[in-house]
Amino acid sequence: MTQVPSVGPKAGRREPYVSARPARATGKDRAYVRAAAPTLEAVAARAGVSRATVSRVVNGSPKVHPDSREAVRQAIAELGYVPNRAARSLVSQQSHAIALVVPEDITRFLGDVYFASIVAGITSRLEQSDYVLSLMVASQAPEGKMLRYLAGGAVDGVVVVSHHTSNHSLRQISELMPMVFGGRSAIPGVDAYVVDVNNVDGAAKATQRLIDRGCTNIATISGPLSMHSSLDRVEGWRRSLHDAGLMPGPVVDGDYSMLGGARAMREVLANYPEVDGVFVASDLMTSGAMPVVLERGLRIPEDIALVGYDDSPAVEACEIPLTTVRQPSEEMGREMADILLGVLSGDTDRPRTTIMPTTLIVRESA
Amino acid sequence: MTQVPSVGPKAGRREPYVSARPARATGKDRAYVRAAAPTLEAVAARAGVSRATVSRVVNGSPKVHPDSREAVRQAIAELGYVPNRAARSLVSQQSHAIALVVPEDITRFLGDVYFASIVAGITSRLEQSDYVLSLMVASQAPEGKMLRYLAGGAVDGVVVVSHHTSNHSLRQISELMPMVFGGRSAIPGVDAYVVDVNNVDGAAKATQRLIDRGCTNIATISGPLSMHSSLDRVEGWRRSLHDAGLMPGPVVDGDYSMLGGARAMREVLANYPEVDGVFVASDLMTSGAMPVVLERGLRIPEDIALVGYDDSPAVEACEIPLTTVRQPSEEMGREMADILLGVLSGDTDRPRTTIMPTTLIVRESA
DNA sequence: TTGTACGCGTTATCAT
DNA sequence: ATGATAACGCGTACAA
Repeated sequence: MTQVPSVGPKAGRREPYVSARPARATGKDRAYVRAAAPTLEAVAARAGVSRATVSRVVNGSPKVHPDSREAVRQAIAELGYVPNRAARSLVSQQSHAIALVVPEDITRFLGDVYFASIVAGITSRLEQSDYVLSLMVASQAPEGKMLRYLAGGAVDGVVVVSHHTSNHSLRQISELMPMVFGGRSAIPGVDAYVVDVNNVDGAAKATQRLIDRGCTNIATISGPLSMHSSLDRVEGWRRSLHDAGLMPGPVVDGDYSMLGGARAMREVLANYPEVDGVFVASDLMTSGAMPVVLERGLRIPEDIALVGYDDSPAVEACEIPLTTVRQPSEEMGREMADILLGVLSGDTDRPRTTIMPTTLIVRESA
Repeated sequence: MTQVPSVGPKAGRREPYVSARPARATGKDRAYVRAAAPTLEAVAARAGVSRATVSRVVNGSPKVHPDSREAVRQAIAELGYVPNRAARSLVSQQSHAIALVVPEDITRFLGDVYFASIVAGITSRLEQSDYVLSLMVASQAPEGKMLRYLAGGAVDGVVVVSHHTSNHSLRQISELMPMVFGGRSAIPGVDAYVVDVNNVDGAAKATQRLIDRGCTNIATISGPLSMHSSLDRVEGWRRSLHDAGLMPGPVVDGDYSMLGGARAMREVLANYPEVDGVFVASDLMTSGAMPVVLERGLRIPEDIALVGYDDSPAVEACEIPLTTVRQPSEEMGREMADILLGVLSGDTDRPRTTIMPTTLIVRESA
């Protein structure tokens, strides 16, 4: 679509618009004002055609004479013309921007490679479109700034990766524009697309690996049981065990942290000495749990086999190469963006929910 | 400034604008179209005043009769009116948005808590303004989409935290609008504000700590010497040593990674057995180096004292609580945003470069 | 204090 | 194929 030449360094002199320094503050305490950019009008004048024609070549309309087109192309290049976004949005009623809603605790969110990958996926998909991404932190006052911003027509759609945003504001947003959730399940009453990963299945695969290598006393170190993902992983673990006719070992909450993982492992060892396999619901927890096992003089995987989850950089912190479950986080992000873009371009029959598959990565710990 | 009521759930019926479902795709394969939002015009009609008056109360002009103001407030609330951003930008020539330029390797970037904190700081400052943040990945084609976007008037200013963006495009951007760098030094030829942390001083403090506790054979494990920050930290280390009249030990590149840290520590131990103190230029490297020391049966800090850098979550991975240097990353982000906002509001005499101080966090490893 | 009218830069609908 | 011309929604001199 829209094909406009790039703003090359030798964009040439901007005839009537030039100003010594391209931008400066006025004498008064007026706000900073940037140099006037060349407009359609200017290009038209230079090319000796009308604004309409320029608009046509900018938007790739087929019905324009090659000669005119060439003249316009020239003028655009010489002037370094770039369409004004605001004007375009105003008339087209589209901002060509989408918002990424993240939890208020943005540091923790961004610092987590899982989420970072999702964001990367989103941006990577967006890169090959002419949409841009705008960051919205679900602050204390979500009813306020964020809603006003979204309602102001600043974006055409929303992707939310936050787990914490209030259902209330989400519902309002979903009534305003298309919305897609990532890494969380649907919320009743909120009209949104959902892209999630199959936590149950991932956990089941991990547990099955333990079963396959002969473990019979299998425990799990879970995340906080208040989180959906934790629950699903416990569920998957339980399912594989059940299908194999095995008795489930203990479930210990490891808080999705390294220290928590270590603590949980100690607890497992203390209360369930016969343990010979553990499904640890995150690599980070595993990196804390593994040393505990090793310190006891137990061998991995011979005495106790360990399977992690995430295939995150935390695996590097493990002395024994970790068998783990990879989540397609970047693909998720890409899919989220793709869905939104699709809907925005009029594709009405996208599936409401997309479940992405996990992959078992076999290394040495199990 | 602009004070507009929030879009409450009971924003009331949008009289002439209502549509059953707030948004839907048209029959044709036209793009998704959202419901028409109430305009200034509508509010004016309902309040029985002119558009101009509504505009005045929306923008908090003092010269409007209390009665009118009240009537307008009413109407705005009832209609759930929110100013259209595009229209506003078009006339005011300001987008009230700023761009965050990040390196192409966005996963690595966002996954790093240091950068995540900076971003958090930026958003936190922006939250108390009416500016929004737009994410720009410095992709392979920086000359292309990004430049066009920025030149299109989509943002009023730019903050760049990337280390890799080409000087070329940066220069062009800096000619277009105000720009502030974070965590990197100024680039000749590029007109930008700089907010950086004093790496030299931080490293000097860390090393001084080692000196103060009696170490005399002090090595350093550095980051890649191609990076400015690495060089600065080595410089700080060297400076403290020099000031204390001590001979510098070896400098070993640990690649800013955990494995690299371990490898580097082994090298130090092998080639410099008399070592009794090491300044490790990142916590992550330290978390790799510490086990190496411990495995040798050496005590920390009695036999070898260790000081890290960053005060990152990686410190948790250290068995001995790590003495380290804290960087004010979130404050940096806030400062960056603050500077940009200041400049945009006409504040011409901000210092071109701001150096933020580091803090030594003393724990047990030194 | 309030309203009228014009302009911001584009797109799109008409004629031509 | 091309060119007037009318929106798009808002801010703001200027007039009243």
